[in-house]
Amino acid sequence: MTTIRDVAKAAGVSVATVSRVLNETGYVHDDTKKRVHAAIESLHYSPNEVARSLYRRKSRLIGLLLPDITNPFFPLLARGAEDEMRLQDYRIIFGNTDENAEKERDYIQTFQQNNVIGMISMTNNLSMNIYKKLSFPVVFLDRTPANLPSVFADGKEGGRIAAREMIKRGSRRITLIKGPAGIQTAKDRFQGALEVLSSANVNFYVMATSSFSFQDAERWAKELFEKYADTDGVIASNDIVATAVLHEALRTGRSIPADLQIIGFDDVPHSSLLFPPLSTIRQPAYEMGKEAAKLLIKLIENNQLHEVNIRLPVSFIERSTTRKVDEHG
Amino acid sequence: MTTIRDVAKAAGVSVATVSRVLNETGYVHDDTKKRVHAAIESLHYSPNEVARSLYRRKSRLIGLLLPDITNPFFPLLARGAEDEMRLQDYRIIFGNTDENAEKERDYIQTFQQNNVIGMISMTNNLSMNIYKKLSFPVVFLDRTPANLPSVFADGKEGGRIAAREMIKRGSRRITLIKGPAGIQTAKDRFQGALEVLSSANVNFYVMATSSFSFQDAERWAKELFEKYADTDGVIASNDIVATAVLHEALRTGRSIPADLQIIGFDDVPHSSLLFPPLSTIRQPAYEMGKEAAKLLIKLIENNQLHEVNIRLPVSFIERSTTRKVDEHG
DNA sequence: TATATATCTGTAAACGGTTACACATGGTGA
DNA sequence: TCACCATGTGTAACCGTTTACAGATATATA
Repeated sequence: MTTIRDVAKAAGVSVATVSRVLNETGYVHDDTKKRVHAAIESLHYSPNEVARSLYRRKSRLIGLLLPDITNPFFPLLARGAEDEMRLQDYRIIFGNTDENAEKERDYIQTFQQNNVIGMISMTNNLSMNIYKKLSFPVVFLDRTPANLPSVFADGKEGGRIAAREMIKRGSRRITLIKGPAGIQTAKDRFQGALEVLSSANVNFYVMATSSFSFQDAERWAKELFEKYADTDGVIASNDIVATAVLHEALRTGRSIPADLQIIGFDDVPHSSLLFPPLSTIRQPAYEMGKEAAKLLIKLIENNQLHEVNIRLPVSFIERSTTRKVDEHG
Repeated sequence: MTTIRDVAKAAGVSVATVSRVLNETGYVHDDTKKRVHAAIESLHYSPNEVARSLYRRKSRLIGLLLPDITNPFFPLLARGAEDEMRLQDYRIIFGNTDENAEKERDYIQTFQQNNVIGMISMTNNLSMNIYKKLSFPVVFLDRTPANLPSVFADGKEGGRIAAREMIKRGSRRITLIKGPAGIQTAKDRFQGALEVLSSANVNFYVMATSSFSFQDAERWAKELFEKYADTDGVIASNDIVATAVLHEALRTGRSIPADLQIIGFDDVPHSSLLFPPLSTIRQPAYEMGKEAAKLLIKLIENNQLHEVNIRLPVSFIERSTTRKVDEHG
């Protein structure tokens, strides 16, 4: 391993001078600078971030917490965050929490021990007390804890749009799938849809589910058609559940969208490749990840903890699990 | 921030003693041990990993390189690796390379600068020369560079199985989709299938593609049916392409599996939720990730660079894009 | 010419841990 | 009683950086 001392020796200067050219601080003669750069080149030197981090008490690492990278929505967010962080030369330590408080605490401790300079959390803020005494800024992504910096999509409006589109396109016995109780964004979607459904002239059922996972989605879908066999429109809590519902509907011989309309939530990558392609409420996940990263960087650089909450708009992506509006309007 | 010195003071001992109880090295009197533990408790002390890493020249971080976390196959691998690493108290720094040599180099440099203790790479070994002079062990995952530790699935056998199942189930004008040219695992699948197809009494077409992404998959699918409209069986290069093919087949009015059989590769989470559910060659992705982590840990702990190549078996997952065998056998 | 200021560089002390080494004590066997 | 060893603890050097401080020289200002 080549250190700053090797460079100093090769360039015939002290380590302080090398450090100065590295960081572009203080005065260094142009000729000296050139010699140092030459030495760096020829030795392929690059500074040890660990030593830097120790002295500065800040690394260039940021922590990223997410429930489960295996759920296709989160990689989109993570990728957005990562791409933006990379542009600013920050790197990411990540952890899957499975919405498990112990794992969450473990990772947060790791982040502290590694001098991370900030953190993006997509977890369900299980241990809010921990978050409060952190020595680095945190941005919540796809989550909306009160009074803390966050980036999220307008779930409530998404729910409203889904319900309106469903009604506009002729469904009259709508099933509204309510996602996991503990997740605020799921609640928002539900509330928004409920609001519209309640005040409209339609019948509707509410079905509660407790997870968003692939494993369980099939089960919810089966349960749905057992309980509400006559439903003619499903507003799913997310695209995974919607995918399962579409699957089960087709399996039981329903014609989509003639017999049954389906609207998902998220616009996960595979949605457009389903058949029929899934109509859904799109969250701009990649952009959300980028925004979270930008916000975090601002907080880091200003060193002041503004309360900033960025709400990004959702949009209805009309594909083919919903009917054309002129067929009924 | 509370340091080892604070603990030492609180416990009335020297930092060396605190360090000794922390690491369970050397002699420490039981009473002293208790006092130190009490001090640690009451101060909520946890050691700074950065300082440790600097002295030891080894962190507890491992680097993880993958092409794109947004592709649903990779999160499975990553999750397996992460879960195993977590058990051993290692943490992960990760980077998306997009199969781009510059990003790859950047991340590898970051890993070095942060004293990572090892690395798992799922990239297409673009810059093999870099990998050679690394100061930490590397395990390749889902990639098979010659003579380097790696964990991968038996792609060739997977290709053979896919072709055999296709033929056994009655397809006679088979289209074999060849994945990106630069990717060894894609080549293996192709070779395996080609081998069986060549020696069987069937017609087949080969269609070359240059990526595995969602964005492009639709295009490949359209191209396929334009060029080989009469094909009655598609062996796709992976599940994403298979999903697109299924979509396009359904869209163009084909009946699956009666008119056309489809076999994918990977067994990505959404495969079973497609309709009809996708028959595919399963790679044990999560287990592969775990195995890679285990292998890396072994390499780290033995400190000797065995050449170990772990090949995991693939399996045919019979779902509904293929016909039942007794219908034809 | 004297003094202030800008430029350039090096020495050494941090940062928060780990560990080599030294030293002290007490017990054991000869 | 002496030599030896196991036990217990502290001092200080070290890991690879950054930076406060000091010292040297050159240039500008009065």
